[in-house]
Amino acid sequence: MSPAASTRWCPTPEQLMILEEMYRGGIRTPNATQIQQITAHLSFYGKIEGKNVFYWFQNHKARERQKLRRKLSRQQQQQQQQQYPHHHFLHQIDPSDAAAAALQQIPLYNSTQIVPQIGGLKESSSNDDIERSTRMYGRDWMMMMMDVGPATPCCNRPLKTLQLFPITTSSSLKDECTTSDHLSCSTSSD
Amino acid sequence: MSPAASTRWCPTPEQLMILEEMYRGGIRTPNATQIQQITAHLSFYGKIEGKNVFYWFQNHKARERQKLRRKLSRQQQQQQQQQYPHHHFLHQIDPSDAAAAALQQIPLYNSTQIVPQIGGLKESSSNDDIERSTRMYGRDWMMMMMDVGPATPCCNRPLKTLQLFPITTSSSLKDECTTSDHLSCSTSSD
DNA sequence: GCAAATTAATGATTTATTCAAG
DNA sequence: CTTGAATAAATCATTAATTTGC
Repeated sequence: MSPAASTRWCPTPEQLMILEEMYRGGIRTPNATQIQQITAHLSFYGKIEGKNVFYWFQNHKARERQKLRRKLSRQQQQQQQQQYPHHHFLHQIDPSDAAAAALQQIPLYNSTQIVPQIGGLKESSSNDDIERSTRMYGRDWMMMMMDVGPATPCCNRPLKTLQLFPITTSSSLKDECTTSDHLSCSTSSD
Repeated sequence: MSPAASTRWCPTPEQLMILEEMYRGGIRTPNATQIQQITAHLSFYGKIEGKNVFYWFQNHKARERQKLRRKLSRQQQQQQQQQYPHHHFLHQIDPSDAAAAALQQIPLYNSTQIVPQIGGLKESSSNDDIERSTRMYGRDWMMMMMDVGPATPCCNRPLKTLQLFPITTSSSLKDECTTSDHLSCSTSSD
């Protein structure tokens, strides 16, 4: 056979759609558990590995930001060029602007249900300090060990009815706000 | 009690020693298989995970390079200052210089036996083109899937006599010196 | 001598850059 | 040219050294 095949993953439209929806839903850097679940889910639509999901989110995030930055940079350049010719309208909030703001840091993270199709969105009210630095703060996380071995001979495992990840660990809340225990070290002076 | 334990891995002296020996032996970016083996081996000396090994090599490599770069940069500054006062000795090959050259890209990679204790070192002669980009060029590689679960309840598994990884895959040679083939691409135009 | 406070090392994560397949 | 894959650089955060006041 010589399945030299494609060295790189080629996402199917469904996979891509779902991934984008997830991204739009606020997921930026899924943790290992999430990646596993997402991979399991997407593997239903075609061959896929955890690292593909991982890379996809990384690249997508980076390139969206890059794209926006370029756009904004261009806008600023234009502003420089015009230098307030006669300030027609101060700033009429372009969609790009909104998009930029939105992409700055997405406060959503409603990991309750990663897949959008289900739809629930509890409005995610009362997000106090949210984020902070988007860090994962020690916990489980990324790491190696993909195929190395026989490497998933067949991927399209129907997985039965697809239980759509119940998020094993705790219920859901408290995703990266891991500051639950010995958080007393807030005396960082500075 | 309450083994909230340390969030981060704390390498034991033995682990560190072995890792450093491996690094000195030429290993810079071990692939998944190697990481697995190294982890298995080191887990004999204390709790450790694959990601720790991965991170260690990344950090160590980066910081060694950084250290050297700073040193060289300083040397160059001195050269600028002196500007060949009267070229005493053109260049007497300081150890730093040698180290720098060596660290540029290590041609060794005698993965025949990662662990030094065994000692073999075939002099690794004939390192022709070496490096070029140090990339892994599609292949197996890093990825997630760590514990997520109970996370290695006990780590110090004696592993019997410790067979010291036989490097399952191919025999040994040809690690990442993948440039052994189409090395003729010197026509990079630019 | 010791514990709190600073600083230095270094483990862990994220971001930017680069390479190459399609 | 787009984008998946991979690495390097930058950054954060925590632990170990160390200094300092008592």
